[in-house]
Amino acid sequence: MLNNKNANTVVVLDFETTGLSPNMGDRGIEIGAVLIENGKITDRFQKLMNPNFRINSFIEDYTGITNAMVKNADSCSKVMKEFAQFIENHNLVAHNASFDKKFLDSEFKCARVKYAGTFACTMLLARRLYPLSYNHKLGTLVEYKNLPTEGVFHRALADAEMTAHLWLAMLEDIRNDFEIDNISFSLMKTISRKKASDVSAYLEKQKAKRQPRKQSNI
DNA sequence: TGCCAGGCCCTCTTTAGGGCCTT
Repeated sequence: MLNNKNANTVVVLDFETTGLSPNMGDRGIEIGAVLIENGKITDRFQKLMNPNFRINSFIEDYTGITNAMVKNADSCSKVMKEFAQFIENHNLVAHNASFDKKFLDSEFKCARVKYAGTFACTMLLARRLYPLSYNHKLGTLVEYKNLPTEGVFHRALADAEMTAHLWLAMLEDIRNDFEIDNISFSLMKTISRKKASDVSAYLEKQKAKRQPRKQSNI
């Protein structure tokens, strides 16, 4: 089962899109992703996609992706087929994952591609692990955790890379604060569904479970 | 010009409403 995989090996992805909802006809215009293997970024994927209609000026300004840039880009279907090979059957991570999942599901459906992974969400995790952050936008969390950035925001690969660093920071914080090694993807998903006030107690229990029992001399 | 979605989560709640977060 994919949930039992180690959280140190995942694909972190980010979509730039023409809007907020594939149900309203919005499409992906860029996909960016990084592969994390054993806690290190080992590969990257970035492609622009032609949505076959004009990108509005708000999205052009917001993302910096213009109609001219996607004019000669590959179709969403072609890019999605390549992307499916990139993610293989790794588990997936995104910031506000419900947004990226609905676009991935929609674009994969158009491309007739299937995937076996499941999503974890750094936004839900950050709300629980970093309740003192001013807010839980990706840019704010990058600053809050002093994570590396090249100063580019709202481009798919840059955002995926920052999300990857945030994911790794969360794993490190759990390892350091609760002395839990070999963190599973399943554990991260469980944390993201807990009440914020219950997370510390839950992780303390996990820590106790994983500590080897002392041998009795009696 | 201004609005469009949807899952999560909190509270002035649960027979609801509104803010957060993503583009």
